[in-house]
Amino acid sequence: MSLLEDLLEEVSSAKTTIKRKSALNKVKLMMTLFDKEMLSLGELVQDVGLSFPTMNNLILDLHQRKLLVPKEKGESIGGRKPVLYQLNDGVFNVLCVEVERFALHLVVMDNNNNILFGRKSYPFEISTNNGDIEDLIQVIKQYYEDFGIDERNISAIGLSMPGLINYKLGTNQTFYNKNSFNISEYLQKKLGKHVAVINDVKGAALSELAYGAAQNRENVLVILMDWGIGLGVIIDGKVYMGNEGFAGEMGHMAFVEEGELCYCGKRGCLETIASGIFLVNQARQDIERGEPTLLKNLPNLADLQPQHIIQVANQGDQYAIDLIANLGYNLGKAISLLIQILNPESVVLSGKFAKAGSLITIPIQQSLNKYTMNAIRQKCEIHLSSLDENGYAQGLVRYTVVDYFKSNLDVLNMNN
Amino acid sequence: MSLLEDLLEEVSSAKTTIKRKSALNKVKLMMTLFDKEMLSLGELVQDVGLSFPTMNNLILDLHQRKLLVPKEKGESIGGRKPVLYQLNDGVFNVLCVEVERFALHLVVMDNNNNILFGRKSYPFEISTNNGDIEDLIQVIKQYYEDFGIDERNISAIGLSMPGLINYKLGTNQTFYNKNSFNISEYLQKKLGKHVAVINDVKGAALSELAYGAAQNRENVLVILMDWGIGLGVIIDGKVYMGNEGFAGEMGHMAFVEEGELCYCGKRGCLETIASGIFLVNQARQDIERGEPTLLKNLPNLADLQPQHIIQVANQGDQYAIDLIANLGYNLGKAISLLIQILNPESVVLSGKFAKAGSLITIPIQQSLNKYTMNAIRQKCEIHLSSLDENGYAQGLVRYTVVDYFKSNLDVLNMNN
DNA sequence: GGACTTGATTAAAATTTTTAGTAAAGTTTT
DNA sequence: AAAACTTTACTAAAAATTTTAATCAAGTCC
Repeated sequence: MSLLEDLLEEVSSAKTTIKRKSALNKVKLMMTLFDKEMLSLGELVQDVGLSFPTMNNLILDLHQRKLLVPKEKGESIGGRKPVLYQLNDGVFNVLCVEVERFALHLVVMDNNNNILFGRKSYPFEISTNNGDIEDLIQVIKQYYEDFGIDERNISAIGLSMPGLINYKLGTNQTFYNKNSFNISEYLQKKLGKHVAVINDVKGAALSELAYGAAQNRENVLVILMDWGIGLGVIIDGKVYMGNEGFAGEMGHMAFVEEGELCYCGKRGCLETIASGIFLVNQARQDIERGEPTLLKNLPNLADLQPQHIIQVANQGDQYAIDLIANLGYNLGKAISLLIQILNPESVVLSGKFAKAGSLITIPIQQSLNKYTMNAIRQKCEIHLSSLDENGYAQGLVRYTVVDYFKSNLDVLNMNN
Repeated sequence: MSLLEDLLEEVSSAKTTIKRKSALNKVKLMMTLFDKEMLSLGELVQDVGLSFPTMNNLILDLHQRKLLVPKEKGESIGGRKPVLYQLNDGVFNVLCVEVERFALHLVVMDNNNNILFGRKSYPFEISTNNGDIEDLIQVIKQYYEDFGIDERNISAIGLSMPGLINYKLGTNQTFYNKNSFNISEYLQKKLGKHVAVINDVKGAALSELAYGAAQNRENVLVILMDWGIGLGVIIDGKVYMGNEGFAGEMGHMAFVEEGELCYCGKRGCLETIASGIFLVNQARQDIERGEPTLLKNLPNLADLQPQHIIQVANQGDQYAIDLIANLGYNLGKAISLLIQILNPESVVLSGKFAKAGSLITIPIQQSLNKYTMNAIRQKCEIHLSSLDENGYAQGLVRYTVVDYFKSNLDVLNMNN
């Protein structure tokens, strides 16, 4: 049993409500500390809502149990520097499982974003026709074996995947949708750990919010430009899920009247004219027609991927630059609609195409200038994401820990 | 000095922090009671976060001061019926000022939505070229005089108006925008009352949330279909303002490529092909071309208004029905984009065109079926607003009271 | 270096929350 | 219709926490 589980046990086994309240306050302290990463005694008093003496005692107790540690000293504001407390390393270890179109990436991180077991990718295909979830379990077991991981050291599992994920039901209505199959419940049973499932784009938005370009902002649009186009909506400093968890399905906005057929069944979705898929298809056709471009030198045209286009564009390839500019222009038009509706303070561009830098941002900006009202656009800043792959895993850790606390406190009935 | 002001005075004049805390808790109690309208002692204990004995004492005190009253008994759930408390009538009286395109409507209501002085409309024009705010003040003074109102009985003023209202700066960037003129501050100085300013559409959304079709819902889109097209976004049970207060400018979404010039300066805005303005213009042209329609019988074609079109459509006029259907279809296309992005649980259709009933809802539904993903639309209900003009004023009262408390507690520094 | 801040810690006083018990006012069962 | 059970209302003593105050420690700023 982990240190944290001890604490939760203390809540449920408390004999008087007073002991229970004290134990709950310790949990609350831990949650606050995880949320804000590092706080002084005074800040904890404010955030948790207890007095100095009481908070002092709680901290003393949790320090003795090695759940938290005094880490460093904060900035002085004219007097003695405050001691900043932090959760101890390894209090909560998350196995991050990131499902991509053609791969699975795994890594184990603790609550302080220390990497305990390195990132490793496995080939994996998530099929639209209700693929077998057992494949996923097999890869996880393989990963445990590859790194010699003792399962008891894992506190919970965070799973990020594409698709329409109903966060209330735990289902993925795009993949694994047989009989409204509850993914997290099933994996929880099979792997014996709490499993938090989140849509990949919302995970990315969370990462930007916690560690990236959306830090300390309230209302932000995070655009994920990859094979598809995704949107994470941040409102009031939180990732907005929508009623069922389907918010942000920007790629399937109706965009072209009587346009191309999309794989979703509708016609003229944004993704049919602005996405990695579209660009790759377009490039293949154009190359076959003899378009002069560095992309021709690729050994295998069937293997053409968005990053290749970005790469040659960054080398100055005019064709690729035009291709990306066109993507930016159309994407910008769609983003205009979003800005007009949501009046965000900032738009963060992330995903593989963010690597194209100004080659993509300038066409987007141009579109925004044309298609949004002056007053609404004026103060809206456009930022490029600066997160690496670990940054995204950190967002997943964040979601998993919060989800774990939440599901436990629901059971413990926090409101007393 | 009003009863409520006495209470706020008690907070700021408290000598020890402990007296201050107690006074603040009384304010908190009043706010909670206003917010939830009617609560039992037990519910208040839960919502405000105090113990039974303490809450009992606070209630006793406020009851003696006539700030609250035991109103009726609640439903029994197997035992003694709880006494429900409510704010007393007349504790807070709001002068509601609703600015429309060509009229000003005024009414005075108290915190319990009792009408103290009847609704009266005055001719008024709000010009885009920085009209004179003194006109507004004159109308208010006229209203006071018409009803013989003693200003001391008015606690605050709620002003709802169209335009891009920056709720942080108190400016209206569409009207009265000379030197970033702070409307609420100016009126406050001139009229000696706290003035809360809100955009008309957001006010309507608030009304739907508190008293209308959006009641007890979390994520709702309120579409106001009138001369223009407005959108109120409700997220997590709150009206979402956007970073500056400009969220919901749906009428100026770029909708038609290279379309008609809109008065906002852009081309092809939604309002250029789907709005009351467009319908009236279209009808005028068609009638002149000899289109057979009941609208011909109108005495003065220059006076044609949306309600006339709705009226004859409800009488069975085929031309008007087609006109409205076309509006619904295009509007539905725009709403599709919103649903796809925000995954709301419900869409509320309000404004004058809501009176067209199924003549407008069915075309909208048809559009939604065509342009949204199945999974996202499936559980999204479409409702017609059922609020009357007083319903909208009630929403304004709500906003004003909350704004009043908030601005006072900011001053009093609630967080202690 | 000295005056002035702010932070940490401790102890007594004030206040609130728990806890417990009783009465009142309902509902449901027998 | 009476008995048994629930929930609300209210009161009072015990337990715990928050205020308040005081002291020392550790910085900043002039």
